[in-house]
Amino acid sequence: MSETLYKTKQRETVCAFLKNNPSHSFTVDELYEQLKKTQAVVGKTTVYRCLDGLVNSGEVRKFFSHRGGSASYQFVGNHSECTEHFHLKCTECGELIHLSCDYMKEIDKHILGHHDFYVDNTKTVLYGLCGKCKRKLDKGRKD
Amino acid sequence: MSETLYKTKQRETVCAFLKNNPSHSFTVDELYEQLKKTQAVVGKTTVYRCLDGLVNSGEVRKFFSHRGGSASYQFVGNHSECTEHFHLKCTECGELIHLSCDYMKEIDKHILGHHDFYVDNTKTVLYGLCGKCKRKLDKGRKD
DNA sequence: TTGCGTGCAAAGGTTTTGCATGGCA
DNA sequence: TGCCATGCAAAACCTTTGCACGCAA
Repeated sequence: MSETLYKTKQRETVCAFLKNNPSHSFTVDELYEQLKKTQAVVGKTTVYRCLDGLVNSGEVRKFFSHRGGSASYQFVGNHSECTEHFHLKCTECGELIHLSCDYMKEIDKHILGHHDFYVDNTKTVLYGLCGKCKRKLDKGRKD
Repeated sequence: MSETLYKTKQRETVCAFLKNNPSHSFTVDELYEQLKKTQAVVGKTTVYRCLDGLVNSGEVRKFFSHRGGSASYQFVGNHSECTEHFHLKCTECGELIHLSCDYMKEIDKHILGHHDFYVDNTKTVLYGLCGKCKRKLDKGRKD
């Protein structure tokens, strides 16, 4: 699975940035611009390639835009539990919630038992609004 | 929300084709080729524009490829229940399962009550393998 | 020294847009 | 007749690839 990889400055930079901002997801462009500000310049092609590696190793998760724009990437760490629990992602603020919860764990079992379907938690994300954003939006709608 | 739209041959054609094949999803290219075979030629640009309309009206659902390829579209009808139940999609054969099930309906409630998150079922799809494909793949792996 | 990593430029693929023409109401 | 719809070509985007050079081991 894991090839012998060199430890380069660029790879470290990309990985570190995502690791230090685990509550947000970034597009390749955003990442590229952010790193430019840090004066740690990494070519856009390299950003793509580093992300591919990080996604394959499981440390970073790739999300696809609902508007068909560019994909975004977010650090999740390589805790293997991520294959076993659901993820919630707020479409407003981008927050990612790892749903480690016994009740939710039974959902996979229920779907398997009653609907003959094997859910893949590495590909599945539940989209919606976190409470904070929901309330913010409801407030704005009243005006 | 819904604009006044003309009823044209092309729109009818695209909509009818998806409606007649509700168990499969199609990319724009596939749709374009299929319609060409039927001798009901619709320009690719028009296919894109018709699909946009159908997605907005809720009759058709848009899925994003996990490999970053092109999006695919599938008829779901505009039964409003689709906003209230989960959807399972097999990443192997593309089958879409509408999960109308009391147990699953409680999941939204649980997530809201215990995790303060409002799931949007129009944006959420649970990906994985249907039983048929799972067994087929397991068999192939043994060889 | 070996071979992977990097980054520029170019290619590839998907989707959107501009514009003149065609068709619905 | 007034507009929206259509479809071609071109543009706009996002992502991948080719290749020469640089750097880690």
